[in-house]
Amino acid sequence: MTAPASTSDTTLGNNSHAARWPGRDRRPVRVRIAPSPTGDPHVGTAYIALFNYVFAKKHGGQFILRIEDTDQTRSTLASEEAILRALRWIGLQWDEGPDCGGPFGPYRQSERTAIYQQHSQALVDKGAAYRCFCSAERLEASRRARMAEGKSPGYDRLCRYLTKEEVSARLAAGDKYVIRLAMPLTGETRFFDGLRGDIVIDNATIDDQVLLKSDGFPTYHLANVVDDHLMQVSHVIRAEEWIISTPKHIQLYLAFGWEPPAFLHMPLLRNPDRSKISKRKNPVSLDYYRDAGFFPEALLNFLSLMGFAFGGDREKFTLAEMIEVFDWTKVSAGEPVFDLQKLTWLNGLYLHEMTPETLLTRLRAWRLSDEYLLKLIPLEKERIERMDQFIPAASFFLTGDLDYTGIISSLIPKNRDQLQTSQALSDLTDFLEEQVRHGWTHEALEKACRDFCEKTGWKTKELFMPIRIAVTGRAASPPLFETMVAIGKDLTRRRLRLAAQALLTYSAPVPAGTPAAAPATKSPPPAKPNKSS
RNA sequence: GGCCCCAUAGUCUAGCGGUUAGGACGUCGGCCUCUCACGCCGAAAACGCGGGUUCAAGUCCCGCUGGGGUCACCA
Repeated sequence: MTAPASTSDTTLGNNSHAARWPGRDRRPVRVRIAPSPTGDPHVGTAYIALFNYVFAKKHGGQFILRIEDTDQTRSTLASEEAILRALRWIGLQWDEGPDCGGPFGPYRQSERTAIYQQHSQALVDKGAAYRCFCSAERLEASRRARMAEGKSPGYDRLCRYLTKEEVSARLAAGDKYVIRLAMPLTGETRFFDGLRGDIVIDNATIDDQVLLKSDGFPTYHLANVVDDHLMQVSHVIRAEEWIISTPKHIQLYLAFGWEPPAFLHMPLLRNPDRSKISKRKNPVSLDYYRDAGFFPEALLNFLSLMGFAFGGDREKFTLAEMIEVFDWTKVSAGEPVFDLQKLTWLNGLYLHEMTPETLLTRLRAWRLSDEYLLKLIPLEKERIERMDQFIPAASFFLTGDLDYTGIISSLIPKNRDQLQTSQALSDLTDFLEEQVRHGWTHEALEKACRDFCEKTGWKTKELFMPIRIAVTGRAASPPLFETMVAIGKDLTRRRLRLAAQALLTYSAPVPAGTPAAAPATKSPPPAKPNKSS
């Protein structure tokens, strides 16, 4: 096949100020949120969905939900369901999606594979893409060699220059292949970002991206471009991490002969240390925020504050009010740190203005539902003798974060130090993230915790107590794994991480002569929600 | 490391050439009050550095520094 060696620059958009975005685009507004169902519903998904939603509603357009489940090894239906549930919880209802359909379905990419295969084939026929037969091993070796030469580690384009005969031979031999985009080798690709203006990237720095994997599934890049076009998406509003691959997408649109949409990249939400928000450093699951007692409207309001300024020093507002005043000049490209404390304050504002009846309704929809209490009663029933003991006994089931101040020393087993314990708790949380991603059941948890001990050399006897205290705040509790199930995945992990963190920053008060403080394990103070942190 | 993005207090932000640099979270102090909380009042706290342009720069330009992202048959 011949490689098209385009030397012309590719320019999209113009130099108009970001204020005019979408500017010249006269198409009806159609935007989408396109989560990948490979984990818990992510706060970043809600953040991007929010701005898409607001923009769509502002312009009377449609907001589409598309499931990007093209990674067969990681995508699950359970994750997809959790994401839909979480987006509904937070109050961003889509107009078209896998559950409600729409004129451009299906909205689940795994059901569109024929479309992608057909489109990638068309590109091959045109000479804009080519088959690559390189093995993973060869790719790896080539990458290493290029690194050693000081070049960028991309694909060396070996198969781009295969002759027709060679390709036919490999095909006839039944060799596995992927389809790659033949990027222009020279020139530059320029596009207009709605928040930053023109962005220019040298074509020579862009890899020949894989479009179709050897399993016949598309990569994000292909599926995303094909679907955005077929679903008539007018504006692509997504996270900043996609800026670098936008030129690949533009070249794809051009290869197909399509007009690209307008692009705008939102800043990434940050951990307190300013890295991209991640579960190790900040709770990221929307389910955590729900279980920890945050109101969806408060979380949404808070998320909008991450970059958006309402005007007039106003910080508390509804979605409808935001839509009313919204435009992109009020959105900044800065990199916002997600601050749980301020979210908590804002949530308090919402709570304080509720009538008692409303709050009661909310509480009943939360942890005071029959459904939830019925999970706790079997666990506590045999441990109490009078009804009045139930609520104190079950308090840690009804709270969000725990405060370990005062009980930290009880977390550390004999013959272990605080650092080791902290590390174990933190590693265990990572381990659970991997091993119990799906099916948060007591059997799975017990197995994972035992496996973890086996792997790390901790005895179950010494590790299970710190786990128990981290999860419940007490040394005495109902069976550990059933308790973890009732409390839920997100709150459990959060408490484990908080305890690990508390251990890390704990400086043991060893005042000589002072009698050792009574371990908090004897008469546990009722767990208090930890306002800070 | 290459490429790209970002840059006002610890944090979220207002500011779009002339301001005592405004608001909010958090922190500290006070008032209110039977306690706590809420509420109210007040305080400390910022334009990363260096060059330009201009009568005048937080605001425009360049460089540096710092932070981040990205370099997958993951999205």
